[in-house]
Amino acid sequence: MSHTLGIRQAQKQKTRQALLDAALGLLEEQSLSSLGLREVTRAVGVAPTAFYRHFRSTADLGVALVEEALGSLHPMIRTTVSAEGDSDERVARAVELIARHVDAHPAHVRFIAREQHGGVQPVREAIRAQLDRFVEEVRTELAKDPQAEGWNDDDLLMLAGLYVDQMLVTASQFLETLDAPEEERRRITRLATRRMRLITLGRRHWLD
Amino acid sequence: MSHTLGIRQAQKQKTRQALLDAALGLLEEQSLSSLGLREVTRAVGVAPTAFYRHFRSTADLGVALVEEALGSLHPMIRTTVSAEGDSDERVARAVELIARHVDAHPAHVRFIAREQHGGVQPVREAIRAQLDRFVEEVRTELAKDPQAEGWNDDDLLMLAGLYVDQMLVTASQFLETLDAPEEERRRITRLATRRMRLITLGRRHWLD
DNA sequence: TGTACATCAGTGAACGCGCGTTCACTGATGTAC
DNA sequence: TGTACATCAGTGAACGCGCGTTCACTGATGTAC
Repeated sequence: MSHTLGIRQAQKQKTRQALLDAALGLLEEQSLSSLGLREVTRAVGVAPTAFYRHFRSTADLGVALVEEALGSLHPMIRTTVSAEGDSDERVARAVELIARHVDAHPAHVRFIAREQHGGVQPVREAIRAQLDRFVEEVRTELAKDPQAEGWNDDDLLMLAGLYVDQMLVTASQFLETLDAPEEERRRITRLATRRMRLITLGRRHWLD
Repeated sequence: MSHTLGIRQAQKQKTRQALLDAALGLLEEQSLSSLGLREVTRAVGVAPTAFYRHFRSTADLGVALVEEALGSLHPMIRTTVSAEGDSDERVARAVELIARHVDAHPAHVRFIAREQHGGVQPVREAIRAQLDRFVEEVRTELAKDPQAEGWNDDDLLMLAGLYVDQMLVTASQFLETLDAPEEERRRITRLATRRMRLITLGRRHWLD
């Protein structure tokens, strides 16, 4: 039998999640550094003071949003990089995966793109830490590939960083096509695919 | 004989520039969407209402900052891409140029990195427009290179975009080393150089 | 099962404060003659 | 050159408003016996 939270704890979690959801919605049209605690509680329908039962500040809430947006993404990144097939197929599949992720979680992606260089230090640091983990994981996957023979750790890290940054750029380009015609979406898909292929080409000839 | 502004116009320009400078300073630690008009005028030492003689809003001031930060960069970008020497030398010189630019104008670079995906639409659009111009100019320069033989316009645009995005990523990485030991700075230089070289390798084999 | 007490998520009033914007103004600069 | 008037960058008071934070509170939930 699974452990059930008490009624009190379950309700607390629900309110906390409502605050996170409301904040994410409000952040579509502003930055975290201008998000007000009262705005968030008003959107949820609780008293302003209830906010403090869950977060010390909006910056604190922001850090929680980083975890929500990126924490669950690690398995996906790993499988993306280590997928089977020839390199063209792998690239196409990776781009497709990014497109779907942006479709499914546009507000989370926007939040990360916006706050990666945003005005709130603890949030920038939380994002940086998560991205560093991604780079490390991608390096580990790349090292398993036969193509990695002869590569030193430093160069693998460089390539992993290039891939991760490229994924982020691609995600933010897809974000901008959410309200655009399907044609624009396809243009971005082609563009991102060719960028990735060019990088993969460079990778193949790195040791020449 | 050069045209001299009237005393009145000269003084107005001076105040306007003071507002821009003060805003840029305040934006080191927050986003434009939370920048207050009164903060800016307080920093300059003028009455809040004086702000309206120069800008309609802080968003309007932000657009002016985009022009200030990127408007004068076009010649530099062109010469960077079209420089002489073998490809390794060109890459090294480009990375060096970026490092120096970040040293000379850290606040401008931070502003662009921050507001590129920031919460203020007109500013995002102004940055996008400037970056699109950069991409177009880089494509034009790339097209002149003998290496571009056999490349179609679309692929050149793809490559130009990749270079421009990579320059931005590099600039923002250098930003983070401003208070770091010289060793960290050198690490970033090496990393950025190898990234650029890998892209250049991919470029060389694109038509294989 | 029932009772008595402890916990604590959410409330609501109150606070001082800085915000953006309006308005009529001042006085130095510019212009016409 | 001097005079009379127009322009307009910057002023300062005033406004209504929403902000973050404090505090003592309430009442449903949890716990010990």
